[in-house]
Amino acid sequence: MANYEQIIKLSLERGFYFPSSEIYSDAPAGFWEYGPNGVNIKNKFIDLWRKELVRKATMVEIDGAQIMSENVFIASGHIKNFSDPIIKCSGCKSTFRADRFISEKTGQEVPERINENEINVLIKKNNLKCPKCDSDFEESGRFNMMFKLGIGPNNDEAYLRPETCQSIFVDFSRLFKVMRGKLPFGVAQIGKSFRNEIAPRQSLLRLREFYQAEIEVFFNKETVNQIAGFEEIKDVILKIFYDDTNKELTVQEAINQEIIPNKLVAYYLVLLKQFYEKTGIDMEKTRFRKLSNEEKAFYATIAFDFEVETSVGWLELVACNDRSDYDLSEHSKTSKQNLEVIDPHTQTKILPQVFELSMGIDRSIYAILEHSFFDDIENERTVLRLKPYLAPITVGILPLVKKDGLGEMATKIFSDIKRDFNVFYDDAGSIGRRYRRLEEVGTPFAITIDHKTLEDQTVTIRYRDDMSQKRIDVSKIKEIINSLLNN
RNA sequence: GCGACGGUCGUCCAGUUUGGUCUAGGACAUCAGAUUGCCAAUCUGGUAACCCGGGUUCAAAUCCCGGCCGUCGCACCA
Repeated sequence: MANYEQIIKLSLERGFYFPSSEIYSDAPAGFWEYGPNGVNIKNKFIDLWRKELVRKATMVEIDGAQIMSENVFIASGHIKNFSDPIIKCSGCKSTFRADRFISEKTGQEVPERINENEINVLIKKNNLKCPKCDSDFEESGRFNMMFKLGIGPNNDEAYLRPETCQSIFVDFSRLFKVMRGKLPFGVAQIGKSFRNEIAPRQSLLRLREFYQAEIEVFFNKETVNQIAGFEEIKDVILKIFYDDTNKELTVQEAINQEIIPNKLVAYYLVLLKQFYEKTGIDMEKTRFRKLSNEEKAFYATIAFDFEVETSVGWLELVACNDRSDYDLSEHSKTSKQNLEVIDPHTQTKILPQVFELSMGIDRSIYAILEHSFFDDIENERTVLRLKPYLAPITVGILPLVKKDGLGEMATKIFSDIKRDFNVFYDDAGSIGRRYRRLEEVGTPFAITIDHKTLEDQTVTIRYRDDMSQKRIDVSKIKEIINSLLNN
């Protein structure tokens, strides 16, 4: 298992990801680029997400705009809630979280949603000064985590979305109609979200611009226990961290003990678990953490975080929230549109509830890299033991030597298969070095062209994990790699 | 955003204390050639860096100021 520094080093050296605009000294923190290897693994991760979540659970996918109007975020609550009250010292310019600062100094409870006037009053009343330089505070303000934009010549107020899901909520009415929706109705989206983090840190783990893969399941709360696929998954064991203890229990038991509220939530938690099993993340180091009321986002009634243990601690990869009818109800009020639908099953008119799986793609990629990293001391190599279908390069084509026509033969094989897979051709240096380079970026298969190839049209295929080799016919290469990818 | 510490080839490190000998050195990686011909071999040669801006000085990688970035802590979070 690797640590954070090793992964960063590998990423920089081998082009997985690196800081954005790094040739400029004013490049702000929190923005990273995916390089060639990183893009491949990200795209393949997304392919897997589509296959194992979107298609498996029969959802639809959309691709919404990243810029949305002010009203969207008034309705969503982000204008009001997605910000922290702050106070700034007039002398040394130190900034403090107002609510925490006041309650610390006065010992009295200060609600997080406190407004600016109340803060100013409390500061005056208690004669609070800056703890560092004893100056007075400026008028209190709010720091909103959304990026504000001006649209058109009048600079109409708009924001970069802080989560992708608002597109799904505002589009719900049309989507339900045009897709002839039934409940539960799953809508998925991959895209970028933007948050003006105070202190972005740790590369892909806390970004200001990041990828989310979100799934919003609209459902009728009267039928949350009538879930078609539940029988098949009721004995699946989940690890749930709750009340400071780890519990391992079947979803049926979790429902019986009221840890999981209903079959619908259970179904999607299992779906998510099964997805992550296929990413190669070590499932022994994962858990669902049930959040307490204090930890939950402002829109959530029930929340589970899917977490994975890494060298930098437990990382939250997916937020699984029951958002109740909060979003549709607020959008309905603000837009003055009726967003109710008829549930075809019950023939009742309802405003659907929402259960979401909000996945951080960048963090997931990091976790996969870290869990795949293997320092193979015995064979003096480092290997990324990625699942073959996630590896940035699927197969390397290596002529044992350049001369004797082996180079030409290898080039021909390369041309024959390069549209089918991510293939990398390498004839530089010793064969052992070329194998090492490939396995360092997780390439699962290497085809070696040797002198025997010219005699009988066979090549060797080498497997990354055990370094074993097998002779196969040149004509079978595509077929064999395809079958290995589908394992 | 604050505080502490830090920033030198792709990566890791030496040089900064005491300004000049730095035309910035090494290792690994990389590129070219030779050699070998199935697991990071060897030889030869090459590419490649003082975070950015300003100041002090005859002279700055080295001292000073500002900015940016990084690590950690506070906080925030997918």
